[in-house]
Amino acid sequence: MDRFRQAVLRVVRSVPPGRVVTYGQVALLAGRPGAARAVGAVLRGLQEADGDVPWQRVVNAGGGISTYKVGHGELQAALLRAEGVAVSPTGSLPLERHRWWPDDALEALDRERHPT
DNA sequence: ACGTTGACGTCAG
DNA sequence: TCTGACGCCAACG
Repeated sequence: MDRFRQAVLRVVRSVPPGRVVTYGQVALLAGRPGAARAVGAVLRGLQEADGDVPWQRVVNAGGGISTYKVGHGELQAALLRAEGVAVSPTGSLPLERHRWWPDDALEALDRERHPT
């Protein structure tokens, strides 16, 4: 019973086109704060059957593509550009400009962690 | 069943 | 700013 895996896929599937979230965010939304790395493990194990999971919308906390390590960097960049996200040749993108949150409550939570 | 890896994030130097 | 250490935990062998 891989609850976490299901939760991760549910969260990622809920991210709208043209918007992005970070691994840490997905972990948080999946109910396991701090398990960002585990999110990567889940996404890494995606199969054909999971074709409806927009994994390209998941980026690292620095607003960069982390999939170059697995050879999917160019693909992810291309998929994101196709959704209107400006990805630089080096694989970085304007995170705060595209970051997505499911609702305002969590947005407030994030503000707590990133005081201006 | 168990040890290792790593699509990450954060903090101390 | 940059680097290294550490915690996290699903996948994989």
